[in-house]
Amino acid sequence: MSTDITIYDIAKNFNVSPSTVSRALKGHKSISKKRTQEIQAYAREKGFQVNSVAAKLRTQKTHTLGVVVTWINQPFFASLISGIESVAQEHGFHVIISQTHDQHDLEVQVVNNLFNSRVDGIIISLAIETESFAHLEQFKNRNVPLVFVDRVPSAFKGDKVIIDNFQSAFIATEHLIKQGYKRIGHITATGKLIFKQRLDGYKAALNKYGLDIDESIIASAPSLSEENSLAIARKLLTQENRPDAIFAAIDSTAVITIQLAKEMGLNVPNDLGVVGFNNDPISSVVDPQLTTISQPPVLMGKIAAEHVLNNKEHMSEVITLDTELIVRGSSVRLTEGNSNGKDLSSKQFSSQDMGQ
Amino acid sequence: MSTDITIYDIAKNFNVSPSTVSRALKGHKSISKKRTQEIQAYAREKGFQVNSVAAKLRTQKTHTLGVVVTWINQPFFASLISGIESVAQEHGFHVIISQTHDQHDLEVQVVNNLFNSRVDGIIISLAIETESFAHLEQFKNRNVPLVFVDRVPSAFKGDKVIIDNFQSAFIATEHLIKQGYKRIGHITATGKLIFKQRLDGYKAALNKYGLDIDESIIASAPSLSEENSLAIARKLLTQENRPDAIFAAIDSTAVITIQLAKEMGLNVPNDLGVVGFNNDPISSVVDPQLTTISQPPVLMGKIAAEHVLNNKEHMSEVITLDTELIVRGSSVRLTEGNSNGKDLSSKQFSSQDMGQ
DNA sequence: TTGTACGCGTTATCAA
DNA sequence: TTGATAACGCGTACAA
Repeated sequence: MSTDITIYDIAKNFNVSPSTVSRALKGHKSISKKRTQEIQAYAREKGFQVNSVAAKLRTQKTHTLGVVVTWINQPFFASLISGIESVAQEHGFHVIISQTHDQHDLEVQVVNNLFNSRVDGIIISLAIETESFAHLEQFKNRNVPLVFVDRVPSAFKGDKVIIDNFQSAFIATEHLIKQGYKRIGHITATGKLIFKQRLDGYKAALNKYGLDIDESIIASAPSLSEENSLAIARKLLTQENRPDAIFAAIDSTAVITIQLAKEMGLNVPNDLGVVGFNNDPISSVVDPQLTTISQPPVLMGKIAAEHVLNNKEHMSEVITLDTELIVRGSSVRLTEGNSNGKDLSSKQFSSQDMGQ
Repeated sequence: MSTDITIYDIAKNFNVSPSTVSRALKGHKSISKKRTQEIQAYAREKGFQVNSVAAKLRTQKTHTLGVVVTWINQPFFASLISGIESVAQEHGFHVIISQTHDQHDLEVQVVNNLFNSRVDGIIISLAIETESFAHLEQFKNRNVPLVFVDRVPSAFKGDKVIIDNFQSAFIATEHLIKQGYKRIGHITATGKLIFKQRLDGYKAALNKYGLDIDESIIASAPSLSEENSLAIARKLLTQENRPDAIFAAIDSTAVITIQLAKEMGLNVPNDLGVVGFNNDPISSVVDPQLTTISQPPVLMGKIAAEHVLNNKEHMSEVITLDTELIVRGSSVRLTEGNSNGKDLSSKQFSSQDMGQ
């Protein structure tokens, strides 16, 4: 059915060889001006389009980037991908995206498929921590640039674009402490390194300021789904000696916590301070607005993409991007003259400023 | 550098021909059990992976879908893509995504690139309404399935997966009318068909119930960015004879309207009713929660993908998915005994139920 | 059950 | 400045 025109057809028309056409079409300087113009005009007229599959096979370059994330429809990943795609497009690269749905076996499968498709680079946020990296090692062997983003492996060497989760969580918790909260709980997810790091940062802040670490107000679930978050928040807020503040490892959980607290008749931030993590759109919509850690997902994507595209061989690099604490109403107790947390203009403290 | 193993290497090892290896690797029944097992075992051991670029050139099938949207990091599109990717993955297809940033020339460029890459299907949400469809027609000519989603062309024949924007807007507006709002304004964007349809639905509802169409409370901007939305909302709410309700063409604008109204000391929903469109995550986070039209982006993506993959030749089909009016606090005036709009359990009315 | 031979469409090398 | 030829790696009709 396909009546696609090829360089052979064009060659025939001009009684020249296909190689001449190929060269003329890409403006090779060895072809005469006249021929080049003729051929290009004819090609345009006939609607010629190169078959890039053939070119890919011949040149062994696909000009394609593979991106692997858990879920595309999470604000953080959507923005990450958007950043990647923008940069890729500028460089004439395609972006293939794959979701792992947080399942390791799916990750292995999609990664292998990307490998077979000969992507020229791959950017990945891991599904789950694992010890098996065979599916990733093949890229190293073939010298295909591989960059980890966000959820990176601790036991695998390679380029990484990350934020300092420990330090960010430390700053978030410290903020609550300085606001006068005494009994600060934490809600997090189990089994993933970034959450472990946030937990550690939280604990370190408590330690530094001489507050007890009370495991009864630290709660976690395998995933912070809406249901799990709500269940955990309810457990924490209804227990006997409830926390007076919550640091949640992701914004959606923090928002659910705020909503539950309000429903229970608690005033946020007076009865309960809340801090989240991510600076998702919902964080500036909830009432009171949510204090949170902002990380720059679009920028992370752009940097990761730049890094893949300008790959320096044989060196691995860890790029740590700054985060910022964005202080909003959910964590600043109301005093006289400060009638309303909503209008608090956001103050920002970056992890950089903290001299880490 | 690439020391990839090919079917030739394997063939040499067993002193058989490459075709035997090719067949054995895909379990072709004409190859003896013994050979097949030997070869597969050896291939696995040596880490053989087919070069799908070569296979693509040979078979003229890329098993790749192209997806073109304006911005990946908009909740609607992120979810749409997520749905597409899930279905594609099940069918062993890759998904290449491209953003147009709402620019027609970029759309033409990325679409042409996808064409050159010989995608086996394409799903697109148009950048802007245009009369030039040359970049899309080439797919038709080559018999590549093409499905429009969300923002579809009025003047181009082809498969479309859409919602009924007119009817949905009608229902949204009618809801406000039935809640007793008398002076209902509308905020929308210019130049895109879906927004035109929503505007028309809004007007039709006013007409049906004998309310005046007052252009002074209908406002629009080329794009509903945060700044534009805020400026428009402010203009509407501060003018002399301000509306007592706003139907906004997208949720983010509705949310900004609610926030502005609260800031101005207006009570939502008592002084101002607000209805949005999309059911983005923010709509159930804002206080009071936002009444809105829910469209199913993940489902739209899945259906579009299924449709591309099971393409019936030479027929074009328009699939209209149901939407639902999700009634929340922002549009239901408080009465005694209904102390708080937030706890209103969502009532849903689908566009299907309305017998359209 | 296996092998031969060719083609997919392009680009690169070498020679003219 | 141009042409002939090979090669990228695989899949498949046809033959054996």
